[in-house]
Amino acid sequence: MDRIDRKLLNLLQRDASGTNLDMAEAVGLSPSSCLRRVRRLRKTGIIDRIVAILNPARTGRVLKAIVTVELKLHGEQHMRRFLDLVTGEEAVSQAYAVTGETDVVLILHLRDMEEFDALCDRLFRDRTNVARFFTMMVIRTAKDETAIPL
Amino acid sequence: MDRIDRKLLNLLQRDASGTNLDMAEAVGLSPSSCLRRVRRLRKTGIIDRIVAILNPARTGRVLKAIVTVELKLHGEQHMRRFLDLVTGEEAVSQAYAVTGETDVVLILHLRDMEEFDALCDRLFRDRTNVARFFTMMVIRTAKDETAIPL
DNA sequence: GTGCAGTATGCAATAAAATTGCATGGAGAT
DNA sequence: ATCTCCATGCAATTTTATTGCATACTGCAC
Repeated sequence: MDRIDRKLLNLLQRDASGTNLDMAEAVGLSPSSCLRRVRRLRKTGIIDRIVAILNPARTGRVLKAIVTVELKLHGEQHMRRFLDLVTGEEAVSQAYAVTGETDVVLILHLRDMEEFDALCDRLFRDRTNVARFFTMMVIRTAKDETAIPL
Repeated sequence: MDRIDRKLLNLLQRDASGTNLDMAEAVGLSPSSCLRRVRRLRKTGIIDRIVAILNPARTGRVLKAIVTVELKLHGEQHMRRFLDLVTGEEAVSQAYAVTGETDVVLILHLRDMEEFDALCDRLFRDRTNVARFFTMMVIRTAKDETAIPL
């Protein structure tokens, strides 16, 4: 993990659509060396995957919401059951068990309020374990970064 | 935007490292047609970008935190100033202005608590506009998905 | 300093993939 | 039915990825 690896990772985190030739030139290596480094970074798991990031608004998911959830029962099995439940929902893009006043934080990508309503029914009102939940609708996304600084 | 485009987008959201030939076969098109579709999806902005997703733990950012922030002054210029401030911080991966009890929600990727401490100093205690903030440390990440369902 | 082992590098040949022009075929409009 | 527009597949061409191999480098023991 030297300077060149970091440079490669930074490039790939911003744009992984270029050719290996371009990248080799960008970091000052031959194409073969560059390729071998990238392969190593992938094999060792530092690079988890290479994916397309879609524009959420262009996919019809125009609403984002952040929801904090307080559970009634806090045992490990109850927590896991609830997390399994939310994880199965496609509108839930992130789900975290957290410290603090609440137990779980969700980030939702929604088509409309109707979808939110239906989701709340499934997650929070059914026979589940939810004491309270607070919804924060996202007004403005100031930053939404997939890259992790090195 | 037909069935094949959706199939392509789903594939690319999971793994954009394969060759165009593979994808063409996966969706049942010739390589040239497949390539033209993917280019169109990129050009029209449905595909925002193609990036490498790193394993956060492997990069040394082993802690995640979610922070809710209440501002003292809620005017547009104050909100914008605060959002500009947090956006400039590399540990802040997501920043949202939201409805509800709080004004801003941040998601942080941290190396250690020392970094968190320093960040709090810069964002919340300086001459800024913060009334209160609540920190939720992430205990477990149940879901962290870049793909948006179509 | 010297020698060694393990690793990274560049080069060049080869294999694979991307890209393009072009002719064909299909869907919808008139 | 005919026309237009756009997507498709094919095949030729260009570009890129991949591999073997010889060399250079790095860290380390002596």
